[in-house]
Amino acid sequence: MNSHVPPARTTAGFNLSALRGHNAALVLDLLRTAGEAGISRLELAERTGLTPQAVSKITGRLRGDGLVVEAGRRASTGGKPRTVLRLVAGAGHAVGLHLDRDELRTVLTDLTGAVVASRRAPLDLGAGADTVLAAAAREVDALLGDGEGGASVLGAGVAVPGPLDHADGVLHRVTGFPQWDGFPLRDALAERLGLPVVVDKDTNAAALGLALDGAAGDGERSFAYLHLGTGLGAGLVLGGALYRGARTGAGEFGHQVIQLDGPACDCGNRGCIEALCLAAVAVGTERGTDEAARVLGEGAGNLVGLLDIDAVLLGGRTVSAAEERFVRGVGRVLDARAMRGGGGRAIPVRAAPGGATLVVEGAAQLILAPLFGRGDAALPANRNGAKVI
Amino acid sequence: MNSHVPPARTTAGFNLSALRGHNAALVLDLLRTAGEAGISRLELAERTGLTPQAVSKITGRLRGDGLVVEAGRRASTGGKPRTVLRLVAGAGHAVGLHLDRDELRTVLTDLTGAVVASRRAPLDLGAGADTVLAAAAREVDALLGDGEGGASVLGAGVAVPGPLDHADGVLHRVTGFPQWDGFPLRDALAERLGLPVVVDKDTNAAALGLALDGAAGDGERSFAYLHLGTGLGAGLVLGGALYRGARTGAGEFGHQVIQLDGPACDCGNRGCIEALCLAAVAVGTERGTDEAARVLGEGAGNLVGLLDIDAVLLGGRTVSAAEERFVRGVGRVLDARAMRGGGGRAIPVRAAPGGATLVVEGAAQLILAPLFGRGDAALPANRNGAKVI
DNA sequence: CCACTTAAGCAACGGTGTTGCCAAAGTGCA
DNA sequence: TGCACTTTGGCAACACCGTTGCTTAAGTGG
Repeated sequence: MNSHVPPARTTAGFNLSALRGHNAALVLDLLRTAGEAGISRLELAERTGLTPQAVSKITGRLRGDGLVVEAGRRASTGGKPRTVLRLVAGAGHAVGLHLDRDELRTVLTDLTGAVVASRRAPLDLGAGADTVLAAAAREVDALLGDGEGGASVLGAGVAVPGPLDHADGVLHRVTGFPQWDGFPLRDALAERLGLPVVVDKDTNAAALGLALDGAAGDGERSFAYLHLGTGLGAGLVLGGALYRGARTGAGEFGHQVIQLDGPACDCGNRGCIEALCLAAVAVGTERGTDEAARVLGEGAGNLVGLLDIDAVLLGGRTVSAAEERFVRGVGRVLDARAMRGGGGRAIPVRAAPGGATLVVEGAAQLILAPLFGRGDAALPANRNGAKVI
Repeated sequence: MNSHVPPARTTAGFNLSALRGHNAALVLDLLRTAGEAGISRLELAERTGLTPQAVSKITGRLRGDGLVVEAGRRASTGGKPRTVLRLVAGAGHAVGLHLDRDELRTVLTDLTGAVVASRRAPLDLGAGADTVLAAAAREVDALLGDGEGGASVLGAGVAVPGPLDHADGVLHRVTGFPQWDGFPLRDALAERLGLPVVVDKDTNAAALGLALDGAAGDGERSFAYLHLGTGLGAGLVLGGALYRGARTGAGEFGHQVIQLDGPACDCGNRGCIEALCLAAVAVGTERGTDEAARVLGEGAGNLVGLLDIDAVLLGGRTVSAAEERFVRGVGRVLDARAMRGGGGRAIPVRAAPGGATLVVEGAAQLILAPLFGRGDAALPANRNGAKVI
């Protein structure tokens, strides 16, 4: 009967070119992770499950493209020593922008995500689209002007507070700035900058940055980044890639109800974690901070139980102001729950490194991550505007 | 320094055989979804993104294996009419077992998941491993005895209440039955039955069944199944595949804290959704049920916001007893939150179909799902014991 | 009856990872 | 110093994937 169903692609078929891209991304990701130390062909073969010969061919192509170079050799173990391969950091660059309420940060990073240049300027996010876009364009121009990058810039990743649609790059309702509702930020900025643009929530950018810079430990491929600043939000990384959900709205954490019929929150709910946390912080005492950490911990515990993740990372201005206290307070709740759960090891809780630049640097990773196969978790299609090298 | 790192496989490399398997699974999944109506080669090509010729080759191989047959043709649209292809349901079978506290259900299903034969017997889950395993073996023998399946049984999927490790098939602590703690159910049962065995939590089995039998709507590739019976649990389906988390422990929903410092729960926490829900149900009045639904709804709302899923399905004995009331009550909370969130459409809430057989049938899908590429969401490796046809 | 349209297979092809083999480049013992 | 051994990594041939170009099959419509 329904012969006119839309061509809803279930999952993408894989052809040879997709195959090559997948394996190349995998190899690049291992090279990226290895960093300065590099990694040998045979190790790449072990880690990917591909044959050494296949790895030789893949790395050969990557060397031909200038993305990889040979860099010394390991000590021999009784035979020919392994040749070490290293990612050429300068083979590509990415721009990261963080449009915050009162500030605009921009960075230029190389392929490894290392910052090559950075700028910082005051911003009034409420000043209207034209003003903000002009400021963004000015900052990016200045950034590329002194940097060497220029030609090899792959695109610009933009982090914005509040909900938006990552897939089409349209803002929903930046908290406190209703004038942005429905604004097609991605396309507008792409035209202005002449670069492919990817936009995402600030918490997602931060989480992606943490996922890629090794802040999450070695085996920790799934974690949550909880950001407590002027608001409370989360970014989820599942299986090494950012999880954005069906409509790219995942990570709503601050307005989880954790106190039925509790105090009213601005969002209209009662007993939201955000409201409770911020109220406790507002008390200003150490006991207030401890209470905030406890509330945050209970929320984190809920999340850990639901998703079975490997770690919890805390960040944001409010956390930074009392880092140890928050880490300890949240950890205490998780430990207690793990203990009662019986035997299960507690999930590690840590402060996210990076501080105020965490989000901008993560924004640049919005462009880089797809190159390394870290584009998206559990999503059918995976298209964004980034150029393919 | 750390040259002795374990061969921790990041993500699997793809070779040609994996490529073929992936595309074949994709095609099989579309054929399965199409059901009796079948699907044409060209439609398969559109949906997968593969070329028509590639689909012809793939379906040719599948026809050679006896998994697919031509079954009539569509009406012409001005040219040669499309040939309809259909999955051969009887080309393979799977056994499903549901080890419940007081009952053992078993089913034999065909490739489409349709039940071919089923049995039901009383069981005392506390009677010890030998007794339970013997009962399981007896029931499976009887099931295969009268059914035609026999030779083409691909494996047995087993659903068990309470936490376990899906990866190695070891039970953790079935609530109320400490004697099972640490029991290697998968291996023990595999030896006894002479079949590959996969074990999982009952809620996961149910969610998987719902994911595959089309109970979740057409575009609904991500949803949560909330089961309210003697306890409260959840099964998560993200992107069409079951999400099990890093240590396959995901879906802990009943012991999410939703009332800080609320009434004590058996688990040791305070204010767990499960405790609040069951207490409200225990009141026995309609207002009690409404309150339980409201609490469940707040929990569901938290989950929907965090994961941005497409739907919420409710099941379990307690829900069945007042289905409409629960659906309405949960829906009301989600609607209210979506309304306040501003514009976002509310997520549909429905009662899960299937009733008491939902879990057994889902257990069989533990064997079938990997054949259709629905094995696991966001997980590095994806090995289980199922034979490859 | 014939022109046209649409579906599906055949044959050749480009390109993937794999296999078998060999050269390169070390170690270690006589 | 020389030689056997180990280990790495490339070369060549290969099997097999999906793709492309073309042909054949099987309908509709004037």
